[in-house]
Amino acid sequence: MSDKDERSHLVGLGAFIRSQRRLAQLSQRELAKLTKLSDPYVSQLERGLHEPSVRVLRALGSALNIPAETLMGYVGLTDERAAEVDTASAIRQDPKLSDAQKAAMLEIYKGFTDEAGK
Amino acid sequence: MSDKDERSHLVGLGAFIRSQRRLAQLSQRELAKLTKLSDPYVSQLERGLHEPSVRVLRALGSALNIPAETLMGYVGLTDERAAEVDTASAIRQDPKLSDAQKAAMLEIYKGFTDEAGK
DNA sequence: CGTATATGCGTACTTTACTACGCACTGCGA
DNA sequence: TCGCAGTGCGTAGTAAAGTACGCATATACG
Repeated sequence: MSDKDERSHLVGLGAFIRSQRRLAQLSQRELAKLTKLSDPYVSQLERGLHEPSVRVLRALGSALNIPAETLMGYVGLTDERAAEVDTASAIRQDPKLSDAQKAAMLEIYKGFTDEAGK
Repeated sequence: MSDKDERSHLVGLGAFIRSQRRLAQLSQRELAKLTKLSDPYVSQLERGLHEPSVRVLRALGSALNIPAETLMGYVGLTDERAAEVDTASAIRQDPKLSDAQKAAMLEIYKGFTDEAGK
């Protein structure tokens, strides 16, 4: 609740950005170029040293294909955690996959989440 | 398309804030006190002279009881093309998967779609 | 009339977001 | 071994967000 600890969610956002960037196989410089930001600033963001502006959030979201609601959640604009994009339904609706492929991926996904779940 | 015209949506946001403030029967100074901002800054915002930070948007939203989605719309965080839910993004953002698991599923997905791509 | 209070805004100043430049480290090929 | 290209980051500076202080007008009340 303290004003100073409000910065704690910045490190959460930073960690999230870093993981998304790595999953997209991008270096900080590449992401910086995509978003038209400087690379040290990307570094600073990932370590939670700054609260990015809306303009920066937009650029990051579109470069990394992160839906707006997810960003809003991390940045605390949405009151509570909202809409998570469900992986399973995304797979089921994917037109680029055959039914057999969908089944295979769903099987793997189930294995991952069941084991970790509890 | 120009970078300069991006400021045009700021006046839209400003006009919206002003109308909401008046509907709530508040002066700029009163709203400033509620949001812990300075009153000239509220004035500047209403005239679209600045792009407010996320922190300011949160304060305004809660003081004027404006839902997050509405703010997001005015601020342009919601992208027009956001509806597209692709599988890869869903996997990357799935909180139930570890980064290693995400990488594994993305690898498989890539294999499926690449081969089909002809 | 005088003055008291409330409103919105101009503007110089401070604080913070963001950039330019460069350093240290890690592979990798000659 | 030697570059040398690519990575992440420290840091001094610039640009933009946000504040303190005060001016101008308006309404109201004695």
